[in-house]
Amino acid sequence: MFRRWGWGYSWDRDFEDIDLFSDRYDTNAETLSQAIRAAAAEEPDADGSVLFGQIKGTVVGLRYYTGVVNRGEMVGLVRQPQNPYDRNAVMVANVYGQQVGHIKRELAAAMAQIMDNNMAKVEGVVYSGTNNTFSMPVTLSFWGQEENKENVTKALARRGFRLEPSVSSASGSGAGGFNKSTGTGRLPKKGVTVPLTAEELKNAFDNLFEGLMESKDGEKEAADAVSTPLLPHQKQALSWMCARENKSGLPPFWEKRGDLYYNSLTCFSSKEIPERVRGGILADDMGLGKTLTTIALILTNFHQGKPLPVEKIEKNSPNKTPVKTPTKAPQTQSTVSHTEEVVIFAASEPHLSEMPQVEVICAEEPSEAVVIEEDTNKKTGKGKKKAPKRKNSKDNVVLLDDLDFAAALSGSSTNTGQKKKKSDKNTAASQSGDSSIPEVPEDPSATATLIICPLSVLSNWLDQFEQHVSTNVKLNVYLYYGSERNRSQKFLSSQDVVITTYNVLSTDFGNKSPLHKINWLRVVLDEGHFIRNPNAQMSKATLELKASRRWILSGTPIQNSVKDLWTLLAFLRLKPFDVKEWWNRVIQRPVTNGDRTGLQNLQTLVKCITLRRTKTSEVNGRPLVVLPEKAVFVEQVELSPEERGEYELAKNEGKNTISRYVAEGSILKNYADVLAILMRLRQHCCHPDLPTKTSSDPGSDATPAELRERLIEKLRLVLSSGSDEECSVCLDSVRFPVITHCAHVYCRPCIAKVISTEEQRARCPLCRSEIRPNELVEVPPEEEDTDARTKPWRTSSKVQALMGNLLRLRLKDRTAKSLIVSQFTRFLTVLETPLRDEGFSFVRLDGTMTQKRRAQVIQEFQSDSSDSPSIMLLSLKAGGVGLNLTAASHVFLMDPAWNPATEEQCIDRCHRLGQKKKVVVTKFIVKDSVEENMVKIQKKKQDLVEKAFGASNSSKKSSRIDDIKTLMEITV
DNA sequence: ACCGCCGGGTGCC
DNA sequence: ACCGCCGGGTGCC
Repeated sequence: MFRRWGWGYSWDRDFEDIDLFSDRYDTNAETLSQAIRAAAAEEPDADGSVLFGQIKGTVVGLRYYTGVVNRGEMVGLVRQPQNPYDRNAVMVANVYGQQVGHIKRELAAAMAQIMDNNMAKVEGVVYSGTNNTFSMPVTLSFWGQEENKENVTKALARRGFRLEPSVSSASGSGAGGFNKSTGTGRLPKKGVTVPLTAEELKNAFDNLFEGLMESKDGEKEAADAVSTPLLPHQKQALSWMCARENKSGLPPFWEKRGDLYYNSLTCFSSKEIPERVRGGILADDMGLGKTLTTIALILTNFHQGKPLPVEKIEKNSPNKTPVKTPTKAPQTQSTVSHTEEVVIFAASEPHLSEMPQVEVICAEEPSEAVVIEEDTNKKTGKGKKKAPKRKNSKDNVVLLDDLDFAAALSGSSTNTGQKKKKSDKNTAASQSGDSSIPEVPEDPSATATLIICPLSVLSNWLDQFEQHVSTNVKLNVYLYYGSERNRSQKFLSSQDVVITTYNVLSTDFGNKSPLHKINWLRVVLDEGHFIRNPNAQMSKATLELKASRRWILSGTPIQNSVKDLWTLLAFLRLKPFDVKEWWNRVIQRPVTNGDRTGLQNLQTLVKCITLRRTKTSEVNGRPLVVLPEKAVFVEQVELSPEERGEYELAKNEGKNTISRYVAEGSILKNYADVLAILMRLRQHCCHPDLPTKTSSDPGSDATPAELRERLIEKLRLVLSSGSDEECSVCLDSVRFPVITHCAHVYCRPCIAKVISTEEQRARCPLCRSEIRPNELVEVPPEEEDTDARTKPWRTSSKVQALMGNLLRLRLKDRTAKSLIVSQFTRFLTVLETPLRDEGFSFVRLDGTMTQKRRAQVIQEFQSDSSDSPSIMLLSLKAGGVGLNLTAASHVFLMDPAWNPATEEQCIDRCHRLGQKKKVVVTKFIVKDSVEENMVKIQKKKQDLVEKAFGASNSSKKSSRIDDIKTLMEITV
């Protein structure tokens, strides 16, 4: 052993002798960051893990690394299987990812075994200081699933280490022996605070985004380039956003202490100013004008903190020739067709001239435009030279000898790193006199803003740019969408604004994405909750974008749990929480365990980076926006005797089946069946012809082909039931749905992941029956059956109820427009007949329509011309948030949704900024039916405590079973 | 590291 | 002298 050790030593010396030290360093730095990144990518969710115990260990080799640790600071432990000296090596890094040292090899060997087999997650905290410069004590906590506890304990015992029950509180606050440390000791004292109840937690969490609006910086006028006057609350938002982009300051939980910046949560300190978040979350309610405010931000804080100047218009720039090239990107069609201000042009670069490009509002003035460009270039050039080289981690050496709260420090007088450290100390001395907070400069060459949004609001962005940007302004807006999109990095980075969708972004991602190569001035995520699942490709793609300013726009920042917040903070690069481990340790685990300080910290974090106003918020005692009144009526519908008969027949049949499942405890195994039964009942309530005739149970001797057919049918039923089916893996709406042979529906990527991780015996996450990859069934792309049209049309009680309302409304107010909303597109089809018969002009918007067609329809409906349709048939989930249907003042909700929020969202599409009339909502509910029971569940859902806090999967399951029982009036 | 360990120098008291 | 002891060199993994 010593021999080996000796060999290692001399090898090292040889290496230094031939002066490859720096090379080796860089190589190490590279593998280090890789290792950290790899570890971060695999960071498991903290859910359900318990503390096995703790061990006191030693961090050695401090003098070789630059990372420093304060007393009480958390450290990360990263396996280094590639370490040439010990394949069991465990590296210790501080919160900023700087290496601090290694775990002593004997203990590392034990940890390696545990970590490599995923038996436990090991976390380190340096509670007490050290009295030497070579090693320091560290407290290691082992966390994992209960079932692994014994194995971990044994594995450690085998190598002579004993897991102790928590020792942190004792040694954490009590360790005063270290004479160099005056560290705050502001450690969370476990067991002192009373945990929050689920109820308190939910309330606190609900309020997380509330009450954030008071006194934010006052108002700021938009640049002249913004042609639409801003409302007071929008000016306020603009002021706040500009300040977040321009004003220097420390991020939350950072404070200046002497020459150092200190993070009071992680106890990390650094000589370098922590990079603050330039940006944040604009979480205003929908309809308050987030899009307009963002456009105002782009124009007002254009480059170098200055607005985009308004120029005079002249025709025919010699530089840029307007070319009427029909674009192939469908979304732009409507935009182009109804405004003269949009010029499609070819940019000066010759190779680009064939590419379709859209320039929104680009009336131009040649000479001035050139001047601007030159100016920009000049600045860019200058900035490049001047821009200080970004310091890499090895320059982050901090000599803490003279700082009284250092618990550990790097450097002795005898190694090759000495020179570097000396020079760094000089730098420190020269900066120390500066009391103001310096700023990490932005990359001046980054000038373009990238906007990422869901496809459904793409056209809205284009419209809004067109609408709100002054015609005297030259602003290059490029729509990066469609197969013909221009992927030239040079071209894209020379735009002022590039708009694309999450889908395009994630498609490009990993495929030489030009968007990921560009240094953006600003990246804006619209509908930021699209990235709340950190495992989604889409989310990963956004996290990899390079930008100096980052914004998230969202009307619904969090839906279910703290978890959802992580991706948002990671996108914003809110250090150090962009690394999952620190998020889990400092925020997520404490909060889910009901720790008050954890929740307070989370609240503080969110508060610092978020602006949120609701429609009911007030500015200086005045309501933010004055929306017209909204009245909601529930109209009970009585079924005709004939309908009632058919309904009761179906109900009793279904009730029997489901009762059997309940008795057998196999509801979840037959979930698709259950949903199908419920859906058929709901359809019955709307119209007797809606329920499709289903094939009878094929029995146990069904051929595989029959079984497959039936599965497809079930899948189609489940998906078309509008039941907001969520994938039990990602707990999100199902995307790329597949159905297992046990009839459970998942996203294909989600279930594929389950299968690949469980290797040989993959089991269905819901019912644990075995699943094989080749048995997953997809819905073949096939349009809806045309059954309904072949039968002679007949009416239904609900249809009658609706028509009565519509006719009365027409008599009262011929100009009134209505939305007719159903979850069943086939019901919308049914409704077309009586509407046509009564001479109503209507349009239809549902999920099957192309984006182009949608935009047309919306525009047609919103138009105030005399031949504009008075009715829109709207499928509940079509479009999505952001859809603007303010032309309508009446909403008819034909059938209740599972999720009341979905209904609210739908209503908000017309009850939003721009609505001039009182909004009247009518909900049709069939008396004595599954619909009434659904309303009961809606009410229950609204105050369901656990729902808000990411209840465990099992309790979600049981509440689902309860829901079904309620729906079917089964009492067991 | 005010340690442990290595290996060379050395060797009664 | 195939030991003990001394003191210098040295030090993560």
